[in-house]
Amino acid sequence: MNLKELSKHLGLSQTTVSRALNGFPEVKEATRLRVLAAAKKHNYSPNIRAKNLATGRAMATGHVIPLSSKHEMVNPIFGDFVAGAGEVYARSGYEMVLSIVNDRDEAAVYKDLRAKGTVDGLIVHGPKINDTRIDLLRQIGIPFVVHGRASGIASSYSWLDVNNRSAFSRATDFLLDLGHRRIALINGLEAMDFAYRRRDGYERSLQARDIKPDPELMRSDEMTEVYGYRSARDMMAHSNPPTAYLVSSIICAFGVRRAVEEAGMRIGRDISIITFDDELSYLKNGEDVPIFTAARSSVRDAGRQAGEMLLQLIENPEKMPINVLLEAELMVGTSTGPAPKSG
Amino acid sequence: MNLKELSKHLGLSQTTVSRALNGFPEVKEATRLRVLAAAKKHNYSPNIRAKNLATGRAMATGHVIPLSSKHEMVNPIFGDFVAGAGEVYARSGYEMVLSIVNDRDEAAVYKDLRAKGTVDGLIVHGPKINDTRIDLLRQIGIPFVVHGRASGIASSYSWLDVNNRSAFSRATDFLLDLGHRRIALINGLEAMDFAYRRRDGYERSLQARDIKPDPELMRSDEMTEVYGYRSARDMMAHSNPPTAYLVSSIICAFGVRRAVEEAGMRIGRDISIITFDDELSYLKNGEDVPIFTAARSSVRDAGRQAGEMLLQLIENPEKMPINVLLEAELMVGTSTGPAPKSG
DNA sequence: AGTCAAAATCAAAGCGCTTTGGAAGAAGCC
DNA sequence: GGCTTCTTCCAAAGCGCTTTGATTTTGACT
Repeated sequence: MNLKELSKHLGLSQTTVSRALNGFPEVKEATRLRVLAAAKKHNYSPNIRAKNLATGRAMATGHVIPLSSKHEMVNPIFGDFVAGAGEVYARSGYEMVLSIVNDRDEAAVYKDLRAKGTVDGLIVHGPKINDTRIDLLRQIGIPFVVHGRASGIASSYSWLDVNNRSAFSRATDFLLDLGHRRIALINGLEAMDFAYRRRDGYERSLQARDIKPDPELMRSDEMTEVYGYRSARDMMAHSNPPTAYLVSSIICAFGVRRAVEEAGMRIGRDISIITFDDELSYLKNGEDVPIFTAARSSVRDAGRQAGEMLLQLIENPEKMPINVLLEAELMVGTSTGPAPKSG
Repeated sequence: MNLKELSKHLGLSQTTVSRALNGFPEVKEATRLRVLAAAKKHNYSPNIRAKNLATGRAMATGHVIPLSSKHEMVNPIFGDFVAGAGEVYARSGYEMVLSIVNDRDEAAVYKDLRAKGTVDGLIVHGPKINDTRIDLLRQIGIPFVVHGRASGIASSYSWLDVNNRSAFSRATDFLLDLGHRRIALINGLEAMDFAYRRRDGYERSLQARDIKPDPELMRSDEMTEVYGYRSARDMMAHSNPPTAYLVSSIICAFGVRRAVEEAGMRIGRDISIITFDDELSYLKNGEDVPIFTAARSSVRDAGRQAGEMLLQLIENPEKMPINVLLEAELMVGTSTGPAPKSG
């Protein structure tokens, strides 16, 4: 059933039927009800492509998921983020289109999404330091929201980010206050902006107490369980091993825990661990009691907020860039304790 | 730049330009090249909504992700599956649209996707036993592929599934051969078809050796780390505790490992663990050496294959239902060993 | 030069909707 | 009754593409 048939059926013009369905005021309430009833009865719902063509709006947002050609890694936070954003879109009648894309094709994909008119706006995932996508998108002229920020990009744009620097600075302070002096940082890839900021927060806190960051205690890589395991195992073999680990992801933290337990040490007593916790639905940090002491900030929630921001930007492109900085909360669990007395 | 402008620019009709761009044979090679060059130069790419309206095809597939209203859990395998399918779509010029949906709205969403013509086909995720979606989709009349199967549904439909029964049966046999007699099953929610089949495989193998499955050793729930931890912790407190654990997901298995280590037992010696491993990109089961002995089958790969099946079905809806049953491979890691001598 | 089929191009209709610019009818006012 | 002003509805244009059916060009063959 399409508009033409429906209106013929009702003995009304397409105009009137269209207006009745879309809630325009210039149609009598009685007719509107009649139209609505008929639409329901015949299970009519407007062809979205025709509608979009006529209105010039796609009623869709794009999420481009870059797949680093090297490691083929799908970002573990992606599912939850998208779920959050999806909720918002669904409420507002937007579709979400997903593109899985090789790093090197990314620019082409953005241009294409624009030129083809597939989406009205998009969300940029996983910003790197000096990320070129931001200037590209501005130049393409499509509304976008960055999940994270890109250090080194001067121009202003809309973003939503966790305050990674402060989160890691506070976590470091927390460990320092417990007496730890050898604190390891098991970080994500430092080309990623979030990882860069985390390290910065960590180093600042150390330096504030005149501790020189030790390169031996800092690692940076894709955040897998095995990476966490190996890093901790190697560091524990060090002549002057760390007493605490600051870890960028709960997945990694599981690996660190494995190494620590394998070495026969007790977490929270011999070794302390703090992790960043994105509150992934499938990887909760315990249920009532947190497993790890953690800097916590929900990615799902970030998705929701970013989705809302994007829709606002689409409705009103003149709007000033929106910037949201979320503070992570430090949840104390059982994985941290006073630094063991040395020697 | 649109078709009209481009063709005016070239001094050709829209027809010719359209045909040149779409590779129809009735246009001279020389003109085609001229058109292609101009299109490139002016950065022309056809408006996708107009194109879709004209052709009546959406050139898009739908993935509906149900969010159980109760636990708000995003399936951990979803990201990798979608990445696999997305690769295939991208190659064929399809978009992928994602809907995040409450369980109870799901039927409405399917109907809507159809009525609005948003997608040409879709993939059904997370089939349950007696899943009603299958008959609904058949009735709606839209091509679809199920990732998994739905026991209890008699009608035939296209699916791609891992042979969960055989995987768990073989894993159980493996443990039995090592002398284990008390084997625990830490399963997913048994309303889910995959979990049902896994249990079935497990029970069959036990029964084949005249071991009666012990309800005390079987758990079924959302597969989180904490669930794995608690289940193992509780079972270890049992008067006659299991010597081996068969676990439905690597996330759970991490939890089981935590409980075992916390209890001061050694994995692979005191306690054996076998897990199902979906080869999630962010949760690899070790790198060269597997951490866990595991039944392995790549979800990413399943996504690719399911995507391909769906596209075939869309191209050729008359096609008989396609069914693909993948066999998991049993990878021996260090988490299994002979059953400890009792007493 | 004349004929005819094949090759190359075109004009226009159509996809299903929105929206502009009226027109018809009702209502209010003198 | 005649005029204006709302209210309610409509015809038709347009969104940017594909595709049908017709027309022109080309080239081969008498």
